[in-house]
Amino acid sequence: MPELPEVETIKNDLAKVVLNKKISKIIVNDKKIIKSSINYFAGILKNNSFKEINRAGKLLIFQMSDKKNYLIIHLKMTGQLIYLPRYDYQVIKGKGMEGLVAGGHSLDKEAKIPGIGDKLPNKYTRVIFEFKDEARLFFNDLRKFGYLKVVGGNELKKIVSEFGPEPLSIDFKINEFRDILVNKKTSIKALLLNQKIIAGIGNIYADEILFKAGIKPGRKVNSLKMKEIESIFKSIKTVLKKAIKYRGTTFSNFVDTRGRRGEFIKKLKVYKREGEKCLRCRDGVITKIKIAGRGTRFCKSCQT
DNA sequence: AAGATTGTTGCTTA
DNA sequence: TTAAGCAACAATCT
Repeated sequence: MPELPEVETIKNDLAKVVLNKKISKIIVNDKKIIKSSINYFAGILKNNSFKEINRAGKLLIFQMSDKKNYLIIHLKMTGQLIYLPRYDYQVIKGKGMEGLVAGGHSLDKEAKIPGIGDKLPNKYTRVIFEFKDEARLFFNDLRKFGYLKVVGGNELKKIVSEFGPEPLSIDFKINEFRDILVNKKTSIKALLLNQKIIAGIGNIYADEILFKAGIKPGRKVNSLKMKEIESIFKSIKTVLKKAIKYRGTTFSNFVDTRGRRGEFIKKLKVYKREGEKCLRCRDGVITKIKIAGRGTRFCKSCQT
């Protein structure tokens, strides 16, 4: 479930290790994952390198050094990008056991999360990038909703233009948020999940943001008072920033580029806490209902 | 063992 | 016309 904070964490980590390194080989284990023709995809990327990495909402954008092309990667629900430098793996060969094993310190052997503590590639590895220095980048995806695609500048522009404002941009101010909400008849939860309206918020952070703001997720947007809009706006900024600080949330599948969990799971106030006591009012119990087709958690007594 | 899970698309309904 | 709602997608877990 990578949302903005998880994708931001991956982006920042990868930018420290893969930029300007020549890509020597591309291995595609599952063609369905690549939304370009395989020959085109591999042809553009091979012997190329990543010049810089950006993020639009939950989408990763790798600008190529050829200055013409971009690799875009969407992790959807169970995608992972795991990076192993040469010094951190041993190559195992023979008896169908070919693969790489992390050197020990970085991958969590106790974890029951695919991608953590596993041999790589594992059964969910769909694409592998090999760099000239023998480091490897693995794209794993259990459910195969994620994708990779090579696009040019014009197509990228079009894709990025579909996204609503970046919530953590300093240019995203209360007035713009207020204007976005005008005349909307949907629930505030559905609105926060809509990438065309605001980019990067998913199910976990939508619930956490509305808890912090003290607003019921089912509230119709056009019923919100200015004070409530301000409260939601502030909560968007603080919750997302804090989640980035804690390197995201690992509930089921998310790991960072070194196979580590995100620690924001310890800070969750409502997500997956249904039936438990509210951490704020200590009166209410966290309730779970369905809004916008999604499991939605909130405190009945202190969210109004 | 059916239903839930989750991000996004594209179709249907209002 | 526009917006809102929802099934579908894949694989696994409960």
